[in-house]
Amino acid sequence: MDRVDVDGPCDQGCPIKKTALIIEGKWTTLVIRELLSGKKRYSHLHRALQGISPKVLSSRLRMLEEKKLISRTVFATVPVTTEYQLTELGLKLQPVLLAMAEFGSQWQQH
Amino acid sequence: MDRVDVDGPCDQGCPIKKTALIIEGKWTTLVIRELLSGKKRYSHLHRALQGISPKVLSSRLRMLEEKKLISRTVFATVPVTTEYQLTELGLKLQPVLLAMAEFGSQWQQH
DNA sequence: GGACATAACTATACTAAAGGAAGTAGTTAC
DNA sequence: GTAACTACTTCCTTTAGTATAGTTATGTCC
Repeated sequence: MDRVDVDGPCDQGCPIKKTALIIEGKWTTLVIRELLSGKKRYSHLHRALQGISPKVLSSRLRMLEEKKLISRTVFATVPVTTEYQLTELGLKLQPVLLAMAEFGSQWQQH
Repeated sequence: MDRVDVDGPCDQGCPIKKTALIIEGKWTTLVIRELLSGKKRYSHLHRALQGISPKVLSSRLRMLEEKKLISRTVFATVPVTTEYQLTELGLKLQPVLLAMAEFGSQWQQH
């Protein structure tokens, strides 16, 4: 049997929920934040996001790539390097991150 | 022993990270979305957010209350009812949710 | 006066996701 | 041949989230 309407009243396709499904995981917004300032390599991201495990980093990158928010380019350098970059679609997350930054800077820990 | 500086280069007090720490858990943004349209009771939230477990709902509400983003008022009705409402501080999350809604409505599932 | 209902939870058992340590593959420098 | 570098993967433990049953304090129904 199909699950027909699992969501609440205003939830069929609620746009906030759609976005939440992307960014709700740990580290996701910080990966995107790093990429807002331009293309970055795996090792740069790993160093910049101190504390992230390679497992979580690569799974986040794969998830964002699947959702067409970032692109992955491999270069045949020695050793090979990989560059990640926000797509046009991914760049549309910038206002979300900016709003988060605005809130965060107003918010003194209580 | 104290953990002294776990964060990366630009991370000591990165405002995006601060906001991410609040909203990164599952359901958190949807709880806030419900409260944006005014004060709500526990049972309303539970019905509106179909699929949320009472354990997660109450832990989210307690977390948001601790962080002074929502307030909790108990009424001596029969049976007692509880109302949750965004504080002035919590209302400042509105632009974040609006940006998320804007992105979500542009984003057709791939 | 015992059964049932309601609101707002808490408790318990289980599963999925995240974290930490270590290892892998290909290549080049020493 | 050994070490180093990049970009990962694998294995195992810990934490987060799900599903559902139970609790407390009333009050109504019969």
